[in-house]
Amino acid sequence: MPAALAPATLARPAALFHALSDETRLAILDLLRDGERCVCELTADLDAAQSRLSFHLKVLKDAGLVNDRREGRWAYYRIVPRAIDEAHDLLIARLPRSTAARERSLGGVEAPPRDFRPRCC
Amino acid sequence: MPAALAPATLARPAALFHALSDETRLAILDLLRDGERCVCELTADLDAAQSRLSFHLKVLKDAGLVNDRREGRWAYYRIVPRAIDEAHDLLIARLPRSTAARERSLGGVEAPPRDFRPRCC
DNA sequence: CCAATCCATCAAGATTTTCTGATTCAAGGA
DNA sequence: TCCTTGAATCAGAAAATCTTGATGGATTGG
Repeated sequence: MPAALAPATLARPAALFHALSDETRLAILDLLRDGERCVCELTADLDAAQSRLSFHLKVLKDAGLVNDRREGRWAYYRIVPRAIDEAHDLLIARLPRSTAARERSLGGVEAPPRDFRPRCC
Repeated sequence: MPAALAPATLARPAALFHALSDETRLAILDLLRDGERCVCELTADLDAAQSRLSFHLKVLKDAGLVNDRREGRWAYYRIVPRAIDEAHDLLIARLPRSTAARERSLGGVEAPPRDFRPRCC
């Protein structure tokens, strides 16, 4: 078994962070922090083409970061806080494992020299 | 002044989340959780081309997520926990503002109907 | 029914990312 | 000095992403 984690384990975090990696999508989320908004409100507030917003809203929705609700002609989008929580957990899982490792990484002081030979070569 | 946040405010979070949005880079971070590694160790563990890893390490480094340290011919990389903390804070800032909004977004039950007319149109 | 509005989706093009295979440089070891 | 090794960087190709403008479906009001 390789030391690297199975790709399947990383697909979800990668997808979630990807959805958060675009300024337009972050701007959408910022608007949705105050509650749900329909697409036409978002296009007005962000001064963006409607098809552009639909595209980004789909990315956010596919990642589970937002929900939508139809009401007549309008589609209202809102944040799914559980998805933010999930991203939060995935972030914590990226922190160094041990306190020792954390201190070594944090210190402005150079890390104490290990064996000169790296393990691989 | 537009309702949307200034792009400058979103550039940093977008860049940080972008660095986290790739499976190879997440795999690198997972390996670094146990402490620093040189590039040759990473290429061995991930079975990836050296230039590919250098590319992704540069993305991580530019985002501030990792540090590097030269020792002889080797370059050792390690996680910068403060950057993870920063990403954490940026995530929290994406949660709905009010508890009311959060409950509305969370509930499996349909949100109570607002005024039928959206604000924009 | 007809016209207008909201929205998703599509196609095409532009832009950005990513990968691969050199190339180059620096540091040691013989 | 010569050779080997670890790693960054470059160029080009491939892949993914984003934007724009057009189209069409669904809903509503007249």
